[in-house]
Amino acid sequence: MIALIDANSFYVSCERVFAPRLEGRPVGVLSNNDGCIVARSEELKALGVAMGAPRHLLPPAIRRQAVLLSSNYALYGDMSRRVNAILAEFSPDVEVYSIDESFVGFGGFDPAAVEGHCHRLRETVRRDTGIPVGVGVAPTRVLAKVANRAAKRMPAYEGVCRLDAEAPATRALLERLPATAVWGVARRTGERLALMGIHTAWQLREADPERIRRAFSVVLERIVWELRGHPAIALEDLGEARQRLMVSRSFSRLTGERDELAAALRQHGAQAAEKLRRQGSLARAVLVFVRTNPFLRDEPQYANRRVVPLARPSDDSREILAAAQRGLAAIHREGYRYQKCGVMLLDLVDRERRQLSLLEATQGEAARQCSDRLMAVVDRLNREMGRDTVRFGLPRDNSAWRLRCERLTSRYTTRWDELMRVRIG
DNA sequence: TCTGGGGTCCTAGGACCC
DNA sequence: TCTGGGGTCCTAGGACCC
Repeated sequence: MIALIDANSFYVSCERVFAPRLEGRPVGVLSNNDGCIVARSEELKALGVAMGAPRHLLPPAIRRQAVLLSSNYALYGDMSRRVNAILAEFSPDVEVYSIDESFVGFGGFDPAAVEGHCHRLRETVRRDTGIPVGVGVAPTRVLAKVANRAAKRMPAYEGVCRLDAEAPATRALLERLPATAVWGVARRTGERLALMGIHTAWQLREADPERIRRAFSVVLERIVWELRGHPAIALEDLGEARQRLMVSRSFSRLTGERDELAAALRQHGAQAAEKLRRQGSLARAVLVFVRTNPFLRDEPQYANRRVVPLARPSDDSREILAAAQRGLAAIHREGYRYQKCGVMLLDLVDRERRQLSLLEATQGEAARQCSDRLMAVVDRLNREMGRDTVRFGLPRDNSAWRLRCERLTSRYTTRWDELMRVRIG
């Protein structure tokens, strides 16, 4: 059996742990630059506010009633680690799927005891972190997702729902569930399924897997098997290295200045390189992209990207930033007001398994060791003394890449100096 | 004035090779 | 007038997830 543990309105729940007066009120958390709603309390959902709704398009009445907060990723990331540390006490097999969701394997556990175990897990998370979670237990991940949804929506389950593949209760649930509520089936696929007469999760489960694969893909075929209780989606290794890595941001205001794009790309590139070193990989290529704001129909539009190969697989910020600047030079055009840019590191390879070219083996080794030591020092200083203690190139005041975050709460769990600060009123 | 930032996997189609 | 067949690799783009 596998359990999916999913926090309820995770970002909002984190905020409420440290501001209990937000309980019972409509609360939303905004994306970077305070742009869109990315987390909603039940009260905010009840007001009809959609996920991803742009803040500036919300009706004034809702903006008056609701508490809308800037996103505080330092806080959410730390709370997420705390939740996962508790999960690890309940099973050796924890796979972190996202900041607010983890799969927990109960292979080898007494099946009859799993539900009780999950209730204790849920209560412990709530008691020790303050975060409410729902638990869905089933033989496959797709069914665990279904179970989790039921656990959250149907009070009778008290937060823990177990679904066995062949149980009548499972069938009843799947017959009432729209196909598009199944994990991995979204609008496009749902529209095509409807043309085949498949509207519910149960109908999808009963469809011929062969036919589904031909009409769609192996991805959807696996979902059919999973709905039937046959595992078809594997548990990935915990902490497996990413295959690509991106850092990008919208500007807090549009900018046409090449220097501002260059400064933003230095910032993003340096952060991407740091992530790369943290996961122990090397990149073989750097992709740079820029674009204008596609929502502004009256503005001239431009979007472009460029892949710049690196001379050798590298995790050296200087080489990555140099490549990013070459990419920018190739795609920057005058006469546009840019809204966003970013750096993606591609073709990542494991640092320990790097292949040395003959040239590197003879000439480059000393330089490489020097680079490794320098980067290690940069990372340590930034880790211990705070981000941006060491950075590449001069910062600018009032840079467009600086985020707007006007309703930011304190980093309660990671900064002593912010613990007692009260900022939201 | 203001519309996020990451990721994954799969498929189709072109380039290239023999 | 005539112009194979099959394989691999790579990239772009679609669709989906949180």
